[in-house]
Amino acid sequence: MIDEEAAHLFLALSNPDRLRIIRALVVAGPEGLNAGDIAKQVGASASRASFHLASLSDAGIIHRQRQSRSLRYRVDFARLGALVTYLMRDCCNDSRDLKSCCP
Amino acid sequence: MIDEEAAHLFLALSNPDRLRIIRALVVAGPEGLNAGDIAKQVGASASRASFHLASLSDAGIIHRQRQSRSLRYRVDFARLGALVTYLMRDCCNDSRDLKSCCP
DNA sequence: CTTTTATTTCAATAAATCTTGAAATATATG
DNA sequence: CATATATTTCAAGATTTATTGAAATAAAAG
Repeated sequence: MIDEEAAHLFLALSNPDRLRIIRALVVAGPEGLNAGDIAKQVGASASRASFHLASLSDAGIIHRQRQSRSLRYRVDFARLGALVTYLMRDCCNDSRDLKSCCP
Repeated sequence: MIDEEAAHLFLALSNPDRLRIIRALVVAGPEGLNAGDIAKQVGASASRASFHLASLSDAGIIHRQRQSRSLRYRVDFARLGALVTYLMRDCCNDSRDLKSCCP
């Protein structure tokens, strides 16, 4: 992953509501959650939640799938994992010092 | 770490030049680098580099120490490690799926 | 004390993001 | 088809961040 792409992902993670959305989607697991329930869980308006979901979706951190009238969102674990790997390996040079700091 | 703090750290990581600064500081190791050399390495103006360094410093990702006329910067591995831990454990609920994606 | 070197701070403008509610789109149901 | 539900898109103003160069600060040297 190149620095520009990683920066884009980190930008998507730079908002507390979006972090809470990710948490909710991780807890929800493979079933995912629809947009309305996500908005309720983070206490955002439908339009605000939609904005956050678009931001995470643009970064490839989540994906969506229409299910009848709802849109179901799921987290992309591989994408998040690739970011952690980038941070440890590419950005931080596989530093032993860093590895020892996150058990 | 609370979501707001993590979001602040992710914001500091959301710029390619700042990611390159971190990489340079990790490679430099405990000796660190002074502001001028960092600016040269990332190809930024002194003032722009200073802005980036302030952003990383505010987030606690790097620290500085005056050394004669120069300011020497060092990366805070524990702080970066805490962010990785937050992402894995608190944000992503220690998900096995995520762990298996970042070896 | 003046000059030089290293770095930050400031001011001003440009660019991006946040926030809100109203309108638009997509799907289902009677 | 008309209506209801779920969600997104759009517009407009407020707030924040980016970028640049000039001025200010700090420390060393002559």
